[in-house]
Amino acid sequence: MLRVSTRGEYGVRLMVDLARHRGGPARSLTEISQAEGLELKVQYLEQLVKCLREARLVESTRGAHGGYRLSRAPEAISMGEVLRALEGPIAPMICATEGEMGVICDRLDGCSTKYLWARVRDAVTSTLDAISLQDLVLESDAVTRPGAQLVQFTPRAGRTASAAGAGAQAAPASLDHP
Amino acid sequence: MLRVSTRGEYGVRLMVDLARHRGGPARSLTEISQAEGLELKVQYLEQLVKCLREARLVESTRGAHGGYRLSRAPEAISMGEVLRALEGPIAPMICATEGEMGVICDRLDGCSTKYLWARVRDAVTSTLDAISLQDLVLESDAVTRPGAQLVQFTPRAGRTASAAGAGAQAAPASLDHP
DNA sequence: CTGATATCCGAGTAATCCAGTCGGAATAGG
DNA sequence: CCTATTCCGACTGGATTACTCGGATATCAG
Repeated sequence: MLRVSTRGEYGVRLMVDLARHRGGPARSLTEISQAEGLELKVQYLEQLVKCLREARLVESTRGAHGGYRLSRAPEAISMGEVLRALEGPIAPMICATEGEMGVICDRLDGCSTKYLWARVRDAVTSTLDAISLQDLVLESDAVTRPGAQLVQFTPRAGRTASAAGAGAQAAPASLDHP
Repeated sequence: MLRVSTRGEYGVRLMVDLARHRGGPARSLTEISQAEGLELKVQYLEQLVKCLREARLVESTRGAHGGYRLSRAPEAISMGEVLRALEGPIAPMICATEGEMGVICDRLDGCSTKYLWARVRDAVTSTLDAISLQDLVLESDAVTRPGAQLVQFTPRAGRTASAAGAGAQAAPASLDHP
């Protein structure tokens, strides 16, 4: 349950690739797709990157030797922004859409469940807004570098706008499911 | 994004209804569906409640005057259990399925994104495991009772098994989406 | 025993959404 | 020019969701 679609998966990978090659020449979708093992899906990536561009997360140059770059430093891009751009507002339930609570759901009774979904949504958003693109790059460097140990994420306090508290300190990675 | 299906929605409502009528006679699906505004979907509820029964969250009695009851006190049922029963393990990404991390994903490179999904999953699970069915009932009572103020959820420490820290203290309900 | 009321169960289905394709236009460098 | 690339809308097959249908089984009231 609570799945993220391939848009989210591929889009995040694309952004990580761009962050890795920051500073160099613009990176084409062909290059990205090969580096990320998505050779067959270049045309699909076109769709995804369009959303990222419209959200001002990447910039493009057309024509030969064209491609994409990040429009900001990876430290200044939260994964919340990335995923919202790719998949729309975070809303486990239609009545718990970010910023529109209470507008949509017109149930007369106490609709107790609404608060459940709101809490799930807040848990997700505060987590995503506390992780930057840079965090993912550092993480993968640690994994790739042979013999290196996994580093703990370093969610820096007070990222974008609100969600100041930035709850959710790293829970243990292994949870059993009863 | 990250939607919960109608199985989750209806199933949770069903459980709340059962919790509200705990102590009385067994409650039939017809009664429940009318109380919850799901008149037209009784047959669909049959499917959902089957999962809840198999997960030992409800008990049934057949025949006339039959119906369902909670098999435990509402305080002892976490919403994590309920939703897992209804929708399967919590896994924003296939490679981040609860309890099976690393088994499925066979990417050679550092697959940095895996850790992102794992953190999202942990945020969701620790939130859901910290909210009991009873919490939802209390919440809706507060809403329904005219003039009453909303109460803060009281996530009691150390519910099921691990997830001890139970991060994510209630973030402010209104987050803007850039 | 009979009839009404339930749960129980597997199969079928209509609609929606996802994931990806296709064809082609516009742009830029060589 | 030619080639490489982004850009764009429309289309489509498959998977998933959200149900429906038909009937078997169990229980109680009269």
